[in-house]
Amino acid sequence: MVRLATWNVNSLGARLPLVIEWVEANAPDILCMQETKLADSAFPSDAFAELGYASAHHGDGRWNGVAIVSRVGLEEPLAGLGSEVDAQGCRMLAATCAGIRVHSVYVPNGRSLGSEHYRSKLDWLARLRAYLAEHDSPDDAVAVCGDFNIAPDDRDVWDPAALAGATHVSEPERRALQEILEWGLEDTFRRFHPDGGIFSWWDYRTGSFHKGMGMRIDLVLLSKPLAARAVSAVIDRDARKKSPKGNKPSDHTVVVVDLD
DNA sequence: ATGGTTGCGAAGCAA
Repeated sequence: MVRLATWNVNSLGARLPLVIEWVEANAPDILCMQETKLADSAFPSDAFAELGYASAHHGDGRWNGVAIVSRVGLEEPLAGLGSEVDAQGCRMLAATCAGIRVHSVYVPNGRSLGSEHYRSKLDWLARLRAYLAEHDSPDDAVAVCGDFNIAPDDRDVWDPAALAGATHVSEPERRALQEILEWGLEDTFRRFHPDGGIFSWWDYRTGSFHKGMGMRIDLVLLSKPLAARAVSAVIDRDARKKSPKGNKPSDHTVVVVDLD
């Protein structure tokens, strides 16, 4: 059994106590994190080592930053997408854990349709698709985990009508995600939960969490051989609440997939 | 909800 999880922690500096609390309670074998907002030199590798996890991190400080921690091995870490599309910085990190090629990705937000940032988001997604074709085989055990900043379809948002014309739901970015899936990956949570209304992110503002105004934008994409090993996929909604120890939550919560 | 909250860092930007 391998437990694989992904979490946009919205600053690991601010979130480390909650992350440690969650790791101790849920015992993931592999945890991908996004938005660490740390430089590599500031990554708390000692704190994870004390819990039995090796770690790899790709960050340059204030923005973005991605990490993988693993207690089932962590080999051949490779940071970045290997192209000028990395200009937005520190959004992809790969490593091999328990024979799985794991990718921790933080897709650019896009901000608004028509903006330069939106075009960069589409470019970045195309580059990720090319990276997979260059570095990986869909016949191997491949996991692409992270904050995609895309709700795959209308089941994944609280109110499709209210979001019409907005980023995260627009047709070009959904198509870009579909092209990544068509390389040979499955949105494994969706197979276990065909129903809508299950989200991984809620805006901090306006009480969105309690009003159910969220989106499912954090995904675990698995290659077919790996997807065949999945026995469950859950979103840990409780981790979006203040913790039993009083630690404050990220605006995202954790997605967990268990593999045989 | 053209509002609202959080994080970083010390004002304003990003999400």
